[in-house]
Amino acid sequence: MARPPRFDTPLLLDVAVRLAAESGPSGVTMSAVAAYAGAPSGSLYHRFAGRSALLAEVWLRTVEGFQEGYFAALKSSEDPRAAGRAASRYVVAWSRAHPDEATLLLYGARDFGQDDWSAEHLRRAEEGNRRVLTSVRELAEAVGASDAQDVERVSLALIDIPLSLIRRHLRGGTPLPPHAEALVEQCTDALLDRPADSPGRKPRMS
Amino acid sequence: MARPPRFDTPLLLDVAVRLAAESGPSGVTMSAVAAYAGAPSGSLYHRFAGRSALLAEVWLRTVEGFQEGYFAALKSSEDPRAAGRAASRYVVAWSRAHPDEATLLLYGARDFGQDDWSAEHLRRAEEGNRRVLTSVRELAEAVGASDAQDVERVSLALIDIPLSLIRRHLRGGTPLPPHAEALVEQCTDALLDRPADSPGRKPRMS
DNA sequence: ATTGTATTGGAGATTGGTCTCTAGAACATG
DNA sequence: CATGTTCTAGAGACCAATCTCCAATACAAT
Repeated sequence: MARPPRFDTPLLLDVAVRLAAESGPSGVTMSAVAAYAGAPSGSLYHRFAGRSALLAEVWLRTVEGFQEGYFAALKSSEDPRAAGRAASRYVVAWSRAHPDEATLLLYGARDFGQDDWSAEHLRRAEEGNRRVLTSVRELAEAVGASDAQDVERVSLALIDIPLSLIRRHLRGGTPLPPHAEALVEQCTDALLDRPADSPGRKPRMS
Repeated sequence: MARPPRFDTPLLLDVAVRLAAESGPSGVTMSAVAAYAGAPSGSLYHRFAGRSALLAEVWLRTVEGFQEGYFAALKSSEDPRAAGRAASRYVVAWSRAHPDEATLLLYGARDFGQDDWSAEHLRRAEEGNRRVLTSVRELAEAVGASDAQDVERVSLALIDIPLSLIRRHLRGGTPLPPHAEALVEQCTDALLDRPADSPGRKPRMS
């Protein structure tokens, strides 16, 4: 018993993603989204309490969409090394499939106005962070991490390195090369090696 | 034969750096800088042609300041592996010494309005990129890189990995831990290893 | 002292973005 | 067909930021 929507939430968020990828978070203004979607501003404020709400939702939808598959990859194998490689590969594959959203992910929540988010939005963000943290910790232990430095190294291997590669290409405008998956896998693998107890490096095994 | 400046360029750029670190590039507004410095807007527009000019200068000054020591570190040793480790360590040390500027560096030139920069500012940016690229390529060859994938791996090892670690801490609000240098050195070292026969690679000799 | 110049100081025009508000359109259901 | 509800549609108030402009000021050099 209601008028059918002409501009629903997912559509508006899609527009927001596109704008964010093109001009950064600051380019995601209510008027820009409205103009791009061909919607009146009233429709925007009907869906979102305000600009911060829209920014929060576009960020959270993207992050949560990414994480869904990421967790699956992290748990895709009994062997923690294989699981780590799968996770790295997933980051690249997902970014290839969703370049705009990947561009968005390279920013931080703070850039999307986190300071003005509602309690509920903050909770969702917090929840995601928590889940990632525990998953990474689990894998780090399985791979033999013993101290904070090891856990940090594993975090780099599983998250930051793949994202670095993505950033390098998305920022440079070059498309992700075909060998990207192989490269991150190789990097992740190198960093998951249990470091010998001395500052020197351990001999390679293959 | 002129009135002595009360708000000179470096001072205003310092303020801009601080604002950028606190609230991102979009927080660097002419009025915010003026207010923070206690300067009238006229003084700002006397120094900078406009907001894009200010953004360009604060970005370029920071990047060039960083690169100065970075190049020195890259050439600090005959042994390319040692030079690479030194470069990584430098990134961390510099970031520790200049947290605000490091925060700024984690954004991209585009976030600082690169699209509206003057030709001269674009040239300076280009020049910096070129120098970094050639230095990294040199080191990559010295370490045995044979194809584009190898060069990319070396770029990750020398630039992206250290910056990733910085990003992780600066975004999280945690201070850089004392073991940060050791960690990045270890990571860089692992990635500089010539991959003998990793899965799916054909060693094409140089 | 006078002159020339770089700078301060700030008023105000203009733009662009956020958000509010109200009128009415489109549909499901009774 | 009447009613209730969701949504569109857009006018316009409000505010913050950019930028222009000009008078006033502080100093150096002559």
